[in-house]
Amino acid sequence: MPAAQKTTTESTTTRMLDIAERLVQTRGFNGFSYADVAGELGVTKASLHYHFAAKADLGEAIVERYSARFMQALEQIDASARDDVAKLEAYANLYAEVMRGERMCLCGMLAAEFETLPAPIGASVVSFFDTNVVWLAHVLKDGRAAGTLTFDGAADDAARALLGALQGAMLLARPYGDVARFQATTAHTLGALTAPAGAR
Amino acid sequence: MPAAQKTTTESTTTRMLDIAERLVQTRGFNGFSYADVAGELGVTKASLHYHFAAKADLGEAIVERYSARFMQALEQIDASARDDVAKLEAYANLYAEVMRGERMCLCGMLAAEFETLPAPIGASVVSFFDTNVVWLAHVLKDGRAAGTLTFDGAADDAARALLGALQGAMLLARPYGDVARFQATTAHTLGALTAPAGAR
DNA sequence: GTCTATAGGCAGATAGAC
DNA sequence: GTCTATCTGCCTATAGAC
Repeated sequence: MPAAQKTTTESTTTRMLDIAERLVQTRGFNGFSYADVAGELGVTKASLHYHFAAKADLGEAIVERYSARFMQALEQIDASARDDVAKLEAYANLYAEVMRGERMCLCGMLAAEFETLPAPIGASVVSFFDTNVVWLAHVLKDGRAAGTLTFDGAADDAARALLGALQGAMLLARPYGDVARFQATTAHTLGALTAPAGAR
Repeated sequence: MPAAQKTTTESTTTRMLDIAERLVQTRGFNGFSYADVAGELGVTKASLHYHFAAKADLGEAIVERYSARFMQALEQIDASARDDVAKLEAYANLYAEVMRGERMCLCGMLAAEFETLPAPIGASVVSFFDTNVVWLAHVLKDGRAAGTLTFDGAADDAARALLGALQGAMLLARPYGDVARFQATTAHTLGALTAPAGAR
């Protein structure tokens, strides 16, 4: 009787995704196995295969969920941030939260492994980046128009540079196990985009 | 009689390193096998094990050689670049060359896999980044003093941000198979550091 | 230095009982 | 949905002949 399920209890599928997602973000898609996930959850590999027939299916589900959550977070920022500078800070904070969990951005990690990924996963990763660039470019464009942000050239290029800077900051902070390193780098990068106080 | 060897012919060890290095830069340390290298070279796996007893040894040798070459390139830049702006451009061009080979920076790739790496390899990766930050910070500091470069805050922070921006640009350009994307992002990033013509 | 042969383990995946 | 059992294949690594 599904209607009687406690909605506060995570489904097995969800718990599998949670564990596998963390493993991808820390060890990479090629760095974990069904045995890792099953062992941590306390079930057998066969049980995992019941929920996700192949590892590629599990990977797809992870990226889809991660992307959906991220897009929701972007909408949340659009709805609540008071100006474009605050939007960028909130955006950077999304990644800071990821780092606090001692993880890399899921799609940043998968980007490194791109050549070895099942095609559907690779396509989803590219789509994630595309969406982020569009969102960032919009914020940057508006901010420049409003006089709160400063940068040269096309907003698209600035958006790609900013996304790259944040992904790169995560990539480099992890070997040092150092969230502060990410924070300092991010503050520097955002500071370079923020118009001098006198100009606002 | 080793003295009679043709020095123009690459040694087997060197060819093994060349192939394995490319595989790590494209597929990651966890994304290639001894069979891949041996097959491409036309020898057996056992032969590979004669030269590099364990995969960790092969990995170490790859990083050591890569780092040594990179440090030589930095010395070359110091010796030949006419000013600090030219040094940064030459530095970025090192990575552009990597991208033209459809590769990721070796250490950037290994940074993603950090948690799964044998400890000595991880230590070498960290050392690579440390050295790069020191070099970049020096260039940035000198450039700011000379009035050819502009940035706020500590040169160390700016150096970490720049290294992260370049590594991130590589990470994001590869899924698009797009060197131009890397070039555009890099130009944007360096442009933000370059003092306006009027100030020089 | 390179080979054949093989060990021992783990990977992803499936069949079928419960 | 989860289990046991198993398959097949690839992985890293080694032994020993040439």
